[in-house]
Amino acid sequence: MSEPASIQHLLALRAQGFRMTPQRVAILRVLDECGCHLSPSEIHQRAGEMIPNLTETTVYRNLDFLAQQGLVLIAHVGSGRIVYESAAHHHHHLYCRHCGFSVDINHEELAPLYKHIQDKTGFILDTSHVTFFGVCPQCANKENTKEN
Amino acid sequence: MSEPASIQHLLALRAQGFRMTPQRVAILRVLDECGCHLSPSEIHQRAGEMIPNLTETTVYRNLDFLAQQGLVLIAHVGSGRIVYESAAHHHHHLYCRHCGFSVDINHEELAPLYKHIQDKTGFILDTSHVTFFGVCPQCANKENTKEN
DNA sequence: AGTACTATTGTTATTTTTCACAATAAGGAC
DNA sequence: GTCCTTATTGTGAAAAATAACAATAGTACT
Ligand SMILES: [Mn+2]
Ligand SMILES: [Mn+2]
Ligand SMILES: [Zn+2]
Ligand SMILES: [Zn+2]
Repeated sequence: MSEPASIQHLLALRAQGFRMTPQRVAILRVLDECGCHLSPSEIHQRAGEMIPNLTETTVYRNLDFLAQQGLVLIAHVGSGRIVYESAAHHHHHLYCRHCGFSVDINHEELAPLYKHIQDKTGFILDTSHVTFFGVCPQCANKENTKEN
Repeated sequence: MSEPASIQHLLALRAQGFRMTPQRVAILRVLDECGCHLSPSEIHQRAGEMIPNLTETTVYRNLDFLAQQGLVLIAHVGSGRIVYESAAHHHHHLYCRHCGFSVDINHEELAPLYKHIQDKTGFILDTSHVTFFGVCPQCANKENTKEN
């Protein structure tokens, strides 16, 4: 059977005493299928279609759990609120503070920095979804033209 | 008078129509004096000693405002909850997922990456308090010795 | 000092997120 | 399949964070 990789990961966690509940599977599946950032309540809504009386509490708890196990990524995307995403592909984000326009940054760009920090501190870093902020070219232009 | 730099910044904001309220000054002062990460409720508590009936709402609002204006920094420090800090010195953080041990990373370490991203994307980045996660040397050791 | 304008505050209500605890069900052993 | 252990769930309540709106008070101007 061709189960998605994240479900396989979840199965593997049983060796450590964790359990593969339908709630967990559903949440993971939602994130896999969407492949985008989702808020806890969006996840609750979508997963709730498969699991009749899924609780928000359970969603929060499992997002926490799955994030700790490295199956999902947390993103702080400016808005203040946290969103989640499948950990399928490693990438980071760059957001414009003004207009909200965003660009993905794939992990290779950060690799040299990660290596540098690892060498310097002895930590083993994990590639956890960093968000950078700045001003996009368009917005920077507007600022400049406004000046004169 | 030797007012702290951040109060000067706040004064400067009046040119843009913003106001320097005692609540704002108190919040900023608390962060300056502590020089550490503080949660909104801690800030409310401390600033409340100067401003008799300061509201939590006002604290949240002003932390938001001050962050947007670049006077305070937001940090996502693993715990899930957000903490704030004076923007006096530019630095970033590295946390151990296991034991919580943390190291400061000063911004020079990231400067090459920032330049790289700026060149590649055209964005002008701001140096906003990035938090990295990983496993510290001690915890990595324990993991290894446990294996055998 | 007094006035006018409006950014900011406190109040109240709502939403989002976390907690504690008893009831449930996943997974291993037989 | 049945039994046992305990990780995980739902429930109910608390805490943290946000929103709407009228009352307040900074600031510029006279
Ligand atoms: Mn992402
Ligand atoms: Mn910091
Ligand atoms: Zn922009
Ligand atoms: Zn550690």
